[in-house]
Amino acid sequence: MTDRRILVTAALPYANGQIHIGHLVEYIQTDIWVRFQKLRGNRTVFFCADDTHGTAIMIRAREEGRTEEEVIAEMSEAHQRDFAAFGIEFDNYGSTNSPENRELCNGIWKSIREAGLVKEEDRRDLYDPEANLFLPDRFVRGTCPNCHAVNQPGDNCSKCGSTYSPPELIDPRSVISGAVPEAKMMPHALIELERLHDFLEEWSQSGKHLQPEVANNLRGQFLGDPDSEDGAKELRDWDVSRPMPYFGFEIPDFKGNGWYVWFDAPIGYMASTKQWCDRTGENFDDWWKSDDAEIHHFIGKDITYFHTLFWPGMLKTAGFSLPEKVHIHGFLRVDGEKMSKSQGTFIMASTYLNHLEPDYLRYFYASKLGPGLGDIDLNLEEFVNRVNSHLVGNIVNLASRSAKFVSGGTLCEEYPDDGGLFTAAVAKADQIAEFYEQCDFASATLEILQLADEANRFINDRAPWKLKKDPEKAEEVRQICSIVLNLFRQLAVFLQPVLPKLAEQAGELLNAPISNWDDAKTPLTGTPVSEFKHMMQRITKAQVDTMVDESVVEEPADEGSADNESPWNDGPEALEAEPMTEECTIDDFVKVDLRVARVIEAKDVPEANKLLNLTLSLGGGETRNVFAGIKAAYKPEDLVGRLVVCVANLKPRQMKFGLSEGMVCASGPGKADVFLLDVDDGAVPGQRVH
RNA sequence: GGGGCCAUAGCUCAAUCGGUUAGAGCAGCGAACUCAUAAUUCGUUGGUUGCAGGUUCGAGUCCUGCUGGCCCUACCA
Repeated sequence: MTDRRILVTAALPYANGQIHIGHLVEYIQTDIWVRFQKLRGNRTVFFCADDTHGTAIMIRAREEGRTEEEVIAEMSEAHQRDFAAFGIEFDNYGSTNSPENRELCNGIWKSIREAGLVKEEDRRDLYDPEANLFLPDRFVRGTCPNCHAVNQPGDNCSKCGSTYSPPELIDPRSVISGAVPEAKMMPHALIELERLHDFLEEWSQSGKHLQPEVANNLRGQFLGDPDSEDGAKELRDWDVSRPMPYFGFEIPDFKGNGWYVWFDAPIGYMASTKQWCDRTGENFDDWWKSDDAEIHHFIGKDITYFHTLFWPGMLKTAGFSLPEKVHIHGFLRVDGEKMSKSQGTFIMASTYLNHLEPDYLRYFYASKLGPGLGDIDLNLEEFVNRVNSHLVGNIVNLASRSAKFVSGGTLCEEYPDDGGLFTAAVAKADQIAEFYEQCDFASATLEILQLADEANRFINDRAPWKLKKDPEKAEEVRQICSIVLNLFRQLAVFLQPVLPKLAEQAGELLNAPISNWDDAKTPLTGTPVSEFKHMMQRITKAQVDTMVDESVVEEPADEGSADNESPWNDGPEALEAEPMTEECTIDDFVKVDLRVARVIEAKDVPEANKLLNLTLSLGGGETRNVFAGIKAAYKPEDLVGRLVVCVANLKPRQMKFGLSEGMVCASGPGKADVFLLDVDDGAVPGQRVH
């Protein structure tokens, strides 16, 4: 053990949704860093919790007819199951809705009050009289006062881009109940952050706690240069209360109001620590009020302000330790674009697990993550290539091509001359460790891969498979394999933070568990070599494709309400929602074989939210099995017998519920607003549409 | 509207303080090898560093403007 003591947190996932592969960037990154610190012998603890408070949870609980507690308990279990499956090991996983958190919130709030940072003032809130709750702006929709686009969110118009406040909307409606929200002036408690200006400037600009891009952003945004023309900019008051009813802790000296979720969420880091302390007998203050313990937060760039302004301000005021470092990462993109439900790239952790090993993703993210906060791209083709060539072809292959020559025997009693390979890798250990320390996992894995290349070159040059034919050279074969297996083990140590399972397997193969970074510094000698078992399978593109197909969710359409306009004065909404595509030729058009078809069978797909399973007849016994997303709009029994238009030559697509061999033509935004194409009397199945 | 970050090979990314001929991996192409999970090794193709200027002996790197992307924020910035 060294004397470093490190407390690490990852951001608290919100209890309103499942973990997806975007979340996993952060948890995998953090877990790798934590495992690295543990492997180095640093005393490291890793805490997380579910973020449970707020209006969204309230609404969800009501919709489902359950209590908030039931909703968050179920979600917490699901989150922890996903994390565990990806090898993410927390020392404690708590909840912001815990007694520990309430007590800590009370204490910190008291300090902030006593420091004179709290002021109370009336602010405008929107009240939904039917649902009996206050609405955040995004829960109100109405007609844009500027361009009159219907069904726009409460804060800005997606059509014309203008901004406004919800009361300015024409015909504002609560998205919960449809009621007209009432604007009420309600008391709020605000923290006067500007009073902490000097402290925050010093802390954020010190160069020690934040990545330079983040510090620059804060400076430009808030802190400014007092000597410049603009002068220092003022930090705005932070509204930390919400009028009840609100799912959250009631503020003890401000009855009828709860803390805004972002007040109690980071305190959840502490509450989780507290639970761990109570369980293990550790002393809470040794971690949160000690100069000897480092606190590291890992977060996404979207929640920067909460962790770099509000949170340090709260900690400072309440007399707790400040973060040693806030590590901020970018978002995940898939194939260069935002994750998309309709493209199938919004992949849930649980869906991923149905098809692929967690370690593939751990490795891939590691190989892409640098110290900066740019977005990282999960290019699916690259994912397959990288895992197969780096991990299976290069690293695991080292064991695969050497172990069987010595299985059942032992490694050499003395480490043979390897031309300096092992020592050269030892010499790189510190550099690799530094990359890990700086969260530059991409550089770390690159270095490790180069070592694997050298080891592969070595075995190629020495060709033990040739020597094996000569019984007199058995000892030389054993020497070569002892070297290669030791080089492999070295790589397994270096990769242990990323691939803990591989390190375990390497330990089993050579009958010497890997438990410390320094295990890479001394060659193993004389230990028995177990029989070689495959450690990792290659990925096929088909596995990835199936995962994507299973992730496809049809986009929920905007619930655009019909206008009360004259029958011929058709609105522009439909065309705007789906702009015209580029011009095509007649040759392009004839590629699509549209046919009249009769629905001869229509079945509900019980497990699917939106799909009906149709059997279409093209006449003469020719049929197509089709899954159509029209469940909300049509009943199966109403469809049987009717004629539709279908794409008859569409490449069949494997869906979760079966093979879909075509498409039924329909218009409309989705859900109940789907309108099947009809044909006039006289048409018969099998006729082509020209 | 204000602010921040970014733009380098087909793709994903490097390039120290401004310093030689801008490097890797993957993909592609050619060969060797056959122990290994179609793995490995060697060779090789591929670049007007987004655009236009400027500073400098020298610019991917610094400055100005433009274009494009991402993020934050907004009658306050």
